[in-house]
Amino acid sequence: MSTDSDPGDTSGGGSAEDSGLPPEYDPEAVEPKWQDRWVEAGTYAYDETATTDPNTVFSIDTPPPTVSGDLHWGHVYGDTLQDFVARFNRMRGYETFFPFGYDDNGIASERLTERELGIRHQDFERREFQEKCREVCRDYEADFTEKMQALGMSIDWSNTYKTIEPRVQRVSQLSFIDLYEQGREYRRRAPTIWCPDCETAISQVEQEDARQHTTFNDIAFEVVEFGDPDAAPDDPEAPGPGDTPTFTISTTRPELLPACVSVFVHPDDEENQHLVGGTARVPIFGQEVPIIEDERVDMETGSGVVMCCTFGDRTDIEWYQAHDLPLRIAIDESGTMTDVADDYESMTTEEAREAIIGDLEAAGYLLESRDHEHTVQVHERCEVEVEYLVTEQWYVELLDRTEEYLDAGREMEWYPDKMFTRYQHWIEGLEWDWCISRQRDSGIPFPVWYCEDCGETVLAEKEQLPVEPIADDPPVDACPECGGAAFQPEADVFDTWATSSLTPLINAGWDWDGEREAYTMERPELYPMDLRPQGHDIISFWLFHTVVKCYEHTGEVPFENVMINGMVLDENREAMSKSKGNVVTPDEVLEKFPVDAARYWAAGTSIGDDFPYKEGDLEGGERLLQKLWNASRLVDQTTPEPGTVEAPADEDLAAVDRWLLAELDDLVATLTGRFDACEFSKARNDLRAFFWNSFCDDYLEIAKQRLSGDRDPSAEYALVTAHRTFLKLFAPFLPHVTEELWQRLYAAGATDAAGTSEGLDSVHARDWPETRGYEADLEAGETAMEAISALRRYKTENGMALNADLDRVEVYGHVTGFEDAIAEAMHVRSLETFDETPEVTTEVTGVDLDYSLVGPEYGDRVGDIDAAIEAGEFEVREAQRGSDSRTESDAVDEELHVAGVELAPEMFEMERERTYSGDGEMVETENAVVVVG
RNA sequence: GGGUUGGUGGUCUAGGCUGGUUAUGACACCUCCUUGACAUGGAGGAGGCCGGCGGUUCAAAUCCGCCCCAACCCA
Repeated sequence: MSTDSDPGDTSGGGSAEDSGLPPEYDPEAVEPKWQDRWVEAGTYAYDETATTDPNTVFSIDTPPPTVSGDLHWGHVYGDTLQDFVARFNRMRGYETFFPFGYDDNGIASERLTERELGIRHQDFERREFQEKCREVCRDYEADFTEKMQALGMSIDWSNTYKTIEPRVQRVSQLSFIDLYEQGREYRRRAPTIWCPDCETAISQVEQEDARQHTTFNDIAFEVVEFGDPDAAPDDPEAPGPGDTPTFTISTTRPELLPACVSVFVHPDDEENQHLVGGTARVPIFGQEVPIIEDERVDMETGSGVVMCCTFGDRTDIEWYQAHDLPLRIAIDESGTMTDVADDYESMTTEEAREAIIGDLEAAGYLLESRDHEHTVQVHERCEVEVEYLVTEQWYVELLDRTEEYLDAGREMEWYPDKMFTRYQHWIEGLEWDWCISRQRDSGIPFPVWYCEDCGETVLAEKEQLPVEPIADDPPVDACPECGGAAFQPEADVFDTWATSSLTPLINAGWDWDGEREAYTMERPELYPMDLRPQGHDIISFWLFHTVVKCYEHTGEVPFENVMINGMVLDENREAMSKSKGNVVTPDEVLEKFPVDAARYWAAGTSIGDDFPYKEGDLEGGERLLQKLWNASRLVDQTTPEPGTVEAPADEDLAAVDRWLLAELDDLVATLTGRFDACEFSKARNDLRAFFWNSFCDDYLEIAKQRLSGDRDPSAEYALVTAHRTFLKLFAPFLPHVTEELWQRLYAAGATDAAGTSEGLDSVHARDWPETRGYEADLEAGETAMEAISALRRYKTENGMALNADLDRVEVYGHVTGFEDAIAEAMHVRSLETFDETPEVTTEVTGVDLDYSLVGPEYGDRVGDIDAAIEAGEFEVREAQRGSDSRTESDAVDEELHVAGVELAPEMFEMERERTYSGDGEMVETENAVVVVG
């Protein structure tokens, strides 16, 4: 780590003999140049030899983006926020670990490959298809890398990983074995959420709602037997084809009739109570099913009588389990009708639906068909409606430990705080254990074989991992249970999140040490990770699953801090989506704006809030870059070589310089706190305001006058010191322009760059500024700045040029030490200052009450007091001491008699209008009176 | 249907936990000004009954209740 204290200690600027900075900042040339240099020089590389102390390391675990298409602006925004944190902590002296991963082992990447190549995975050998996935992903990953680098992310490109690579496969299979050995996993045949298009089980989180048009069909079911024959209507309706009494079932899915196993009536449904306990016959298919009561029936929909099929929806599953119903599977894994569907076998569900409706109508069972719009569950990857199938799947047990996982969430610091509730509600609403098996081709295989004789599960040896059971042999010759010699490999692969929930362990190098028979970490100082940054959309599954897995493997909560970013909306505040066509791509943005301007925009919002993409904000960023550049030019032009600038003795430091450095101390302290709390927006605005308004508008205007003639060591020192500090403070937000300026003005030459990375003395590898402990009369400084701006206003209002001379100015107020500064900056020939207020006549125009004191004291009489003041019915009496001069400072000795009460001096202030009776014109400011003339 | 978060000038936003009468800043807008870093600049100005209704209080953007709107999560 380089040291960096006063400007005097560097050995000369990089622009030694140059004729100064060009007038225009050229981001198009500058930004790519530094992006390349940073990567070449390894400026952001994690140095694992530097420390093994977790307290001096700052580790970030970013969720690797899913390789499912192009990066969009939302990713980039979240990544930019992470980069602020990384850069800040790196400068602060922490050895910072900021890796990058590509999540390419899942169904999303498979679908991408199928789309991209126009193929179907079913048409290929598994290895062959996997190879195609790798190829397609490689291109996209190269593009991800390029984009991330083009955005100036301070990622350590020597620490990247892909979730499909062998090292990660080993970690993932190890995780499976560890959880299995801990008894946290089980394999069970149970109803599963199934995508018939992708032909795989999916988890609760992978489905989403979709509105769908369909028809609602009223179908007549014949009653075979009433539950309570006495209660049956005397003249039962028989709208069906025969004379048999019927009731009506409304359904959107008549193709499920062959899978119908029962009919349900709500216990409160008096109209249909006589059916309960009886049986009914399913039209066309003829099976007799029981009529049962259950309060899960929605009485509002259709006739109130509902059929239960195995399975049409979640409720069907609950009924199947609660009432121990038989299983009739009419739809198979690919969405094709099974032999249970008789004549409709081999049809798709769509075809069967049409055919069955036609046949119902022909047979007289279809009473009515009407248009209907409803919400269905679809698979988020392909938008195909999900089915519920009974299949054999692997699960991670969650439901028995929800309390512990909640506590784990409470142990982490959440930025913002409120995001914890999302985590909490997700856990509280969990209903299923986590299904981790997927019936896909590209993914990490289960390291499992089953004995063909007894079904015993045989796991791979940990040393053996990663394995591919389809190709590799099991670790035993004979089944340990029954001695059987034949084994069936598990053909399923892991759910993507079974692996991507391991990123903290992947990054820390978690592994199994066969000799010591223990789990180890190659880089234990990284774990638990200091920060997990991510979007709020993935709290419920990605973050949660990561906490679960890491907690179960290590007994520790994997993250100390979680920083949640919001979503980027379009300029009308709508979520960006491909279907709306309002997606902004990183390329579009970077074509128009410098990266630093985009980063400035990204810094401009509260963490966790969604916010719109507005080009105006990026333009503001662009202006700031040029302002920073211009100010730097002035500093460069007015000061000698930075290496020759020496710190003056303390007593030689001019008041205005001391003031600047003291204010800068405050700014450094404030900004450090802002960054610590992830308050980027406030940090950005504080920094910009001080730089622009105080430094440029006030201080620079003063300094350039002082430096226009003779040298002024105090001003030179303050200027260079402040400028260097600004470059560092801006560095996390604006890495390119600050690096360019740093290199041109301050960086040590490549040859003598002791302690810097690969010869690049980057501003980003320098120390974050510390407060220097300057003490100054801040009040006098503030008053002086007010006086200056009052004079500026005076000149503007009187049509004078700002550099026009003023003959004589009097300042009444405390500006001690700043007299010359004011005079030089405003071109005043003769300036006099007075601590007193000037000779003026004053007129009381009102009373300003301090309600926080008056309120509690006088309660409901405040209204009367206000009214009396408004009406002018009040009197100010001098309390003890009299005085001839009516000046403001005497107000403390007055008391206000109003509405029958006497207000103490601290409770009010008189509003007075002053009229200056002397020569010249008076300009008032908050703390001073300035007289020109 | 349930829950969560939010609603502040034309736009974005600070303030809200800890109530105090003058609600912050930026962008856009209007007027004026080429000062030797910068017109991507400088000086000044206009613009808000803080989503609505009620309540608590001497006092509400702030606390409480109900309602409306939006986004998200769960049914």
